[in-house]
Amino acid sequence: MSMKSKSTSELKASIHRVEEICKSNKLGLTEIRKQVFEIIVKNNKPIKAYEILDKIRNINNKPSHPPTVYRAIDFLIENGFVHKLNSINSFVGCFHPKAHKECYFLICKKCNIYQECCDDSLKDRISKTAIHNNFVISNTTLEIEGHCLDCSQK
Amino acid sequence: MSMKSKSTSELKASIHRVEEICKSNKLGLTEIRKQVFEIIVKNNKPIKAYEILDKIRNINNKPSHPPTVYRAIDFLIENGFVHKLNSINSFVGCFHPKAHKECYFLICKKCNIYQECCDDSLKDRISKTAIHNNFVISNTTLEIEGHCLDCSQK
DNA sequence: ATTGCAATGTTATAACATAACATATATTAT
DNA sequence: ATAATATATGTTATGTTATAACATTGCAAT
Repeated sequence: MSMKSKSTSELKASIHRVEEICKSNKLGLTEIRKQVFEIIVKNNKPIKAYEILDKIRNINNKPSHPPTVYRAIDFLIENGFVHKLNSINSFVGCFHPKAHKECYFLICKKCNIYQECCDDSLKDRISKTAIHNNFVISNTTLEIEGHCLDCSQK
Repeated sequence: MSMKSKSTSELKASIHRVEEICKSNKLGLTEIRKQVFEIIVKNNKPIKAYEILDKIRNINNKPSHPPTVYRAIDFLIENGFVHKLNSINSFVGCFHPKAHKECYFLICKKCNIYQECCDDSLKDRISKTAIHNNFVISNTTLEIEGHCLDCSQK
């Protein structure tokens, strides 16, 4: 599988799914939160908080400040709609929220496109490793950096 | 296995090992680099760059600046003597440098002690996941946060 | 001795993130 | 409908993490 950016319809579906989840769970998907989510998912690549801030400023044509963005991000992460990539201080949308709270990633260093890789065998293996060490997992960061098929062929 | 801090002899051995590796590989283990390495390994817990900086200032009793510490850290990471935990912006010593360049971690949120967990089956599983996605790995961040045996029993 | 190079010193600032408090908006209970 | 409450946002300031850029030092090779 090569790493492709999401189609317009996938994006729409993703946004719609988040709206539905918020509606049915009575989560306040406010204008800003929605804007931030759309900016993140439409970006295809991991995006940084201050890049989001710039876009928010352009959209709304008024001053905005870091806390506004970070709060929206917090909300989106808490509810599993967005993930943070710690290795590059960037944020990505989640395309199957609620399916899992943990998410593993492949991140291409060249084209910057990312992809989730949360297969169960990997999850199991990590879980076994934790058990073997008498360790109770609360959250896992797995970020695999390298080159995707397209970029490693160039 | 519970997460214990390293004994004095383990620390000495670790420092000695690094010295030997540098000697045989003609790597310049300068005074500062050595100081930073010792601070990191002796700390038992992940340590932050500015905490290292404070300690360096105390040791040498003269002004030091962030680049001094970050450069030393870069050297130590490049040569596999130290790892960065991206999820908590902290640094830890590696107790088997050169055995592998990648390192996976269990990090206890309560006592902050960390432990490497680089078993081969986990390595294999990650490798397979990458292959399955036609992805060439250059480096992997795996940080499992949670509670160690001791802390989860308290 | 001079050149070249690796490491360190120094100043400044970039990049990332949150504390604290004020204000506004939505929700709920009366 | 209104007051009380909770939730969200605005705003200022600052804390935290990390690097750019350039000067200086020390040492090795010619």
